[in-house]
Amino acid sequence: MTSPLIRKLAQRGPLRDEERRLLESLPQTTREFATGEDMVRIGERPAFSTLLLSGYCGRYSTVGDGSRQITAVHVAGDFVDLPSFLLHKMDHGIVALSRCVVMPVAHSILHDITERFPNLTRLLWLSTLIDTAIHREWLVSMGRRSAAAQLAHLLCELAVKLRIVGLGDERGYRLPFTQGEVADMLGLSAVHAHRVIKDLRERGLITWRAGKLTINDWAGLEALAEFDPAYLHLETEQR
Amino acid sequence: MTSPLIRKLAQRGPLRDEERRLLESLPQTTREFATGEDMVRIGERPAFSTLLLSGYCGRYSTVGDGSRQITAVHVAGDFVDLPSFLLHKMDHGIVALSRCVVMPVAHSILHDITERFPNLTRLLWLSTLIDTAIHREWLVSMGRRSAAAQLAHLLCELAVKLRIVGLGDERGYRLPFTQGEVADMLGLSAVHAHRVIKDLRERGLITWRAGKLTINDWAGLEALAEFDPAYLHLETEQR
DNA sequence: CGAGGTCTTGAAGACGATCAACAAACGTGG
DNA sequence: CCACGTTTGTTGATCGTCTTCAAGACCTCG
Repeated sequence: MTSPLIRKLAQRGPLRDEERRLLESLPQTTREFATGEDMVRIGERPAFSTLLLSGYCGRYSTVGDGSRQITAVHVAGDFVDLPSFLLHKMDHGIVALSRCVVMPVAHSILHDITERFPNLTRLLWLSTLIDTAIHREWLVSMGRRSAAAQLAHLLCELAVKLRIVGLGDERGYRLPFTQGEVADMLGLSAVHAHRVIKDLRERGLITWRAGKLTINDWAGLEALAEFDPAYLHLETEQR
Repeated sequence: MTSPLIRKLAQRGPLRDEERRLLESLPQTTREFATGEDMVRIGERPAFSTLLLSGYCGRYSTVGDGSRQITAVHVAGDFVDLPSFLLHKMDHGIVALSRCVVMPVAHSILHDITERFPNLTRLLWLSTLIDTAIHREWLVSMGRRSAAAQLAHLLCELAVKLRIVGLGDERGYRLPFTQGEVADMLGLSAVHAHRVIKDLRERGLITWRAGKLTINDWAGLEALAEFDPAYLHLETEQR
């Protein structure tokens, strides 16, 4: 099968055959993580970045009073801790939000790519810039949108991200999170997260049971969120 | 003078002479922006990225009800819209928060750097990754810290960023923002931002008048913010 | 000196946190 | 397959934080 990574990169800009071959020749060793397990811990200096092959994981930080903020959610195809290649020391943790299968890619390989494949380097750089754009959008959501709009925005974002890798669309997708985890993504208490989810349900926008999200009214959800996917930079362009 | 950019990059990793010369040979044309002026507008496709030589500017997005969220503050030496080199189309705006002097760097030059100078490319990539880490920290502040701690954290962060370029330190620095702008950074109303600032004043942590911030109790400010500068990745390392 | 922006303060109300209790779902071992 | 314990979901009540509205003081800059 074509790896989700190649699929994602090629979506953003032309990949040369040589680069495609290189990506395909990466050591195919994989590792699994159980739900709730830490994939990378704060303070670590991993020697490899991990490509998420399946499952969901999240970046998070904890503050003094013990509460947790999830700052990003990653889906299959995401190069989860590509930043650690240059940042070296983890300033946050990464937790598996479902069972995850990952493929470690040695930093030495990434270094080699930057030395020899400028085009591929730009595409990898680009993918980290899109993650940054997502962070900005989360900041806007937290600072200036209502909690309901914030949740709606997150659900729209995941729909688009999952569509790229063929794991969902505007009608729904697998969403195996607890309400407490959603609360940590939105910066709310678990109780209030529940009330916000209930609100979206009662508005007839979504159904969410047994880890499966159904979007009953995509247009309504998008309108509530004021969702504009421009920040995900989906167009294929020369880079 | 050594440009603030060279100073900043060299702080993060060794710069080769060749790379240093290239940076010094950049066209030295500058442009000025008045306080409040838009430096880049949403939807634009700039042909160059702008290096901020002096002043403060901020990234921002506006939502439907007209309110604004500032998602980042940049200081002298920051390569403000380096991301536009790869993202092409601006998904947010950049506003001058004081008088700003900038130096435009053509995207073609950046492209050329990625083709010929892998080491410099990694350092530039790194600088965008640090911006991402700052975004994550802002998310933690918004989601899980009290408003007072959030403001304290921002002030600590600016102190460290300004120290790197020699424009301030733990004792204070120039802070020419209005309370409304601070509110837009913190995701608060202007009225509440005022009350939070007043709170820090009354705790004896800061003095802030006439665009000049004095930090009266750095340890106290740091403690309130639970500030740990690890996320700014200040160590010089091989990349 | 005047005008517009910014700062400051009070009062009322919305939003979200916390505490508490119970129900439902899930997982595990018997 | 059932029993039981644990985690997750659900709801109500109360409290604190932050927003909004409003008004007046203070600046600053033409």
